Order: sequence, then C-alpha cells, then structure tokens
Amino acid sequence: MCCMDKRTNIIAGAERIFENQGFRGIGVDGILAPSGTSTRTLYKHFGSREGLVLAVVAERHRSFMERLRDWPEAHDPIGSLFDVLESWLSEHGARGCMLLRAHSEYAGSHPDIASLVRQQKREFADEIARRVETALGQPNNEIALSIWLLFEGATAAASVTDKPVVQSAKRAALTLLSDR
Amino acid sequence: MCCMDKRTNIIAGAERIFENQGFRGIGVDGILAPSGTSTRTLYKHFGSREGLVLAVVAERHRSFMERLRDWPEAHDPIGSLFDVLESWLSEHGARGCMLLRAHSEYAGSHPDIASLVRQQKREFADEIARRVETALGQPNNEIALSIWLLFEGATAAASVTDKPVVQSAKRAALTLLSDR
DNA sequence: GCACATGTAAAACGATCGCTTTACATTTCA
DNA sequence: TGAAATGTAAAGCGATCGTTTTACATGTGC
Repeated sequence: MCCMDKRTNIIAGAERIFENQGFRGIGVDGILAPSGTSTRTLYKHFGSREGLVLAVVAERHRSFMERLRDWPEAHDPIGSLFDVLESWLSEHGARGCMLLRAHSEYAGSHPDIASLVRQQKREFADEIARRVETALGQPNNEIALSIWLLFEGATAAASVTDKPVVQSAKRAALTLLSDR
Repeated sequence: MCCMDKRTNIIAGAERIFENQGFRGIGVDGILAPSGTSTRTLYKHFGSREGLVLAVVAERHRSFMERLRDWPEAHDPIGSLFDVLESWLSEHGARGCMLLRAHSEYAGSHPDIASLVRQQKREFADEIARRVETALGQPNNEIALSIWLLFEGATAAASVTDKPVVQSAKRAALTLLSDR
C-alpha cells in the first residue's frame, strides 16, 4: 500500500470518529480503528495525536471550501451558501462546526490549533464578503458579517433543535441582502 | 462550613476551569483546585465527574437567563438581548457557548447532558419568541428563529475573530424586526 | 459530652492514556 | 538478490485518569 493513501485513510477515519466522540473523548486506538492502522504508523505520519488533529481540521476546512467552490449555482452566491450547508449537514450529521469544536477543546492548551481555526474562519468570512460583493455589485462588509453570523448560528443551532434553521437563515440572509 | 456554600463554590470553581480548558481537557484534581475541595467531597455532592458537569451546565444556563430577566432595558426587548450578550462575553471571555460545548463534547457518550442542553436552548429560543411578540405586538416565529441564529452565531464567532460581531448581530436583528 | 454531619489529606485501586519498542510481513526497485 | 520503505501486531513504558478508601479534624445540636 502506498504512502499517500494511508495518510488519507487515517484522516478520513479519524474525521468520522471526531464527529461522533469529540476530539478528547477517545484514545488513539479508537481513532485508528476505522482505518485499521497501527499506532506505529500514526506516529510515523503525524508525529503525535495533536498532529493528527491538526491534519483532520485542515482537511475538513479544505473539503468544505472545495464543495463551496464547486457548487453549481453561481447565479445565487448567497443563497447557495446555505444550500451547501444543508447538503453538508445531511451528509455529516449536525453536531456543530468541527473547526469551532477543535478550537474550543484545544484553545487553552494548543495555540497552533486555535490559530489555524482562526485563520480558516477568516478565509470563510472573506469568501462570504466576496459573494456579497458579487451579489450587490459593491462591497458591503456589514451585510457580509451578518450573513456569516447567520451561517455559524445555523450550524450551531442545528445540533440542538429540529427546527428548519438552515432555511430560516437563508431567508434572513437574502432579506438582509435586498434591504440595504 | 455549611453544605450549600460548598456545593456552590465547587460549581463556581469548575465553571472557571471549564471555560478555559474545556470539559475533558483536565482531570478532577484540576477541576477541584480553585475551590480547594477534596475529591471525597466532590463525589459526596455530585456522585461523579459527569454529575458535576451536569450541575455546572444547569447553573450556567440559570445564571444567564437570570441576567437576561434582570436587564433594565425593557423598552428594547430585542436590542437588549445583544447588550446582555456583550456584557456576558466581556465578563466570561468569548470561548463559544459553554452549553453547546458541553453538548458537542458529551453528545456521543452522555445522552442526559445532551438532552439538558437541548431543553435549555428550547427555553432560550422561546424567550426570544416572546420578546419578538412584545416588540411587534404579534408573534412572528420566522423572525424569532433568525434572531436566535444571529445570537448563536455571534457567540460562536466572537471566539475566533476580533470583528465587532455582537453589535453587527444586533443591527441585523433590529433590521429583520423592522422589515416584516 | 457525644453522636453526627461535613470537611481535608493522602494513599491506593484498576483502567486507560499517549507514545515507544521489538518483531515480523510485504512491496519496490536498483 | 537484497536492502530500503512501508506496513501490522502486540507488548510495554510511565503518567494520569475517575473513583474509593482510610484516617483525622472540625463545628453543630440534642
């Protein structure tokens, strides 16, 4: 078996475990079980448990941004934001943003994880600002920020309610956008 | 020393620890250190580590709802929501909603913590709906839900950015409210 | 004055933690 | 052919985990 596949498999398996158990709710044996990996290989690839967490968080962000970029509805740059979220949540389950979960679990003890997540969220907020500019023909940072908050709010709230939060966030975002 | 004070002190000390380290990032000795409590007393009062977490989460919600109720600006029921949030965050630090953090760390393994948080969030969303009805003279669940999402989004986002998210959420909420 | 409730201090329990090591199988390719 | 790279399996490292236990100090009320 080749090297890059193994690395990818470990990350994919760990991602599924972290979704359900959180980052600190399970040991390395449990993290490695879904990919059938020995601990020796883990430390060869990632150096430490924390190194794997870092890689999973990075991959999670990359794959979400990729889906955002490849989503076929270019004519509705803001509405499609929430359509992507809905598809994402139905696929992964609604357990709160994994990036923010990593941030809150590790911010007190692992500054590099915290700063990675801050940078990822800056990237995401910038992407929303770009889409607002596309929709309005000019930048509007105030509206972009509000739409970001609706997005993060829907992601968080979906983990604790059955209400249709994503569609509600989408409608509110479009209202704010047409209301300036 | 009397019984209720000790219980309260343990909870208050644990709350400060959980804010900084997360729920699973520290052992019981560390949790008890700020209140100078022996482990024996912990298990007498709460039965288990998880029992303490449950009590801290319950107290956290109670004390936030109390501040909301006692806030002096009855004339602006929606705007004051975000003023309370700003005062709360400046006092406790912005590390994401502790209730949601508990939910995501324990949902996979401790259903009773998860269901407590779901109920607390239902209570909070209902309080917002009541305030929307007060402001509008009639109920509007769609607007109430959006405002809840702005609130949760601001709470989450404040932990990873320096942008003035709470004030932005407040303005967006008031816009949605006056826009129906 | 004495039982009782409440507390601390500290040792000890087995279990599990992150990580390292030893031993061995497999593929790759010069 | 045979050394290097990559992998699993499993034992073992010391540290720390949540929890229980033993021993002892306090203050309160009958």
